[in-house]
Amino acid sequence: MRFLPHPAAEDIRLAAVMHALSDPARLDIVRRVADGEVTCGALAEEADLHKSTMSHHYRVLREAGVTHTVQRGRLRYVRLRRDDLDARFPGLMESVLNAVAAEAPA
Amino acid sequence: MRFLPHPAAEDIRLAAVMHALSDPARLDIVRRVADGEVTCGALAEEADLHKSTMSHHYRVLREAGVTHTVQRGRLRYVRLRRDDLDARFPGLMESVLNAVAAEAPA
DNA sequence: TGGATGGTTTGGCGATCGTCAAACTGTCAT
DNA sequence: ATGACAGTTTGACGATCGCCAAACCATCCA
Repeated sequence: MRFLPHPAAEDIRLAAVMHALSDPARLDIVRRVADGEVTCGALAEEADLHKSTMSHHYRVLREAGVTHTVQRGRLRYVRLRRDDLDARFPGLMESVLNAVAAEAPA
Repeated sequence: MRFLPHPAAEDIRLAAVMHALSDPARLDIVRRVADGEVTCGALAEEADLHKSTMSHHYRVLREAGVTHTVQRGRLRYVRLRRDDLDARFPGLMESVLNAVAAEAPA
């Protein structure tokens, strides 16, 4: 159970979060991770991007404070930092998740 | 009363909106414009950026569908497209405005 | 017909972005 | 130890970004 560096909840910046959510690939990751942990591998499967590119996106999301990542065994599990984000920017993630879900079919 | 090109409400894309909101200068514009129209000149006064840089930011916000701009006389008035954004991404702008207001003092 | 005013456009700058490929790190099973 | 597996890091690429300065466009007033 290895831990990776994450920003403290109070250090999460709105502009950084917005930037993290400004790329379609990252919005898709957020959507897939909204209902619980997902492994990097599972995320990469349905995205037709190179795994190193996906790794880059995981990092952007993590460093912005949008996601939390834990390593168990040789897998990394990604989840939304829903509680921290809700505390800092109430209502933001809920509306983003609704928006991304509504736009997904298109 | 001249009009400028704006995206149709249904063409507003989440990723583009997020990108428009990912810059501190643009977040500040959005904050100042949240309660009604403001002229470009008034916006530029409190931002210490070159007016051409501000003009660039107005354009990014407008082309993303975040703001609406109208020219009356030789002034341009910028306002939030609150109704269109609320219809397309319910709750998003409200939480963004709350977040940007909460972060502003920092 | 000027000239002043309010903004935009163009062009250029260094910095960052998204992408891929190749090499690398860490974990587990054999 | 060896090898497979999951994912990251590094380096490179073209594209975009934020910024400024200078030139430009449109509107109004005298």
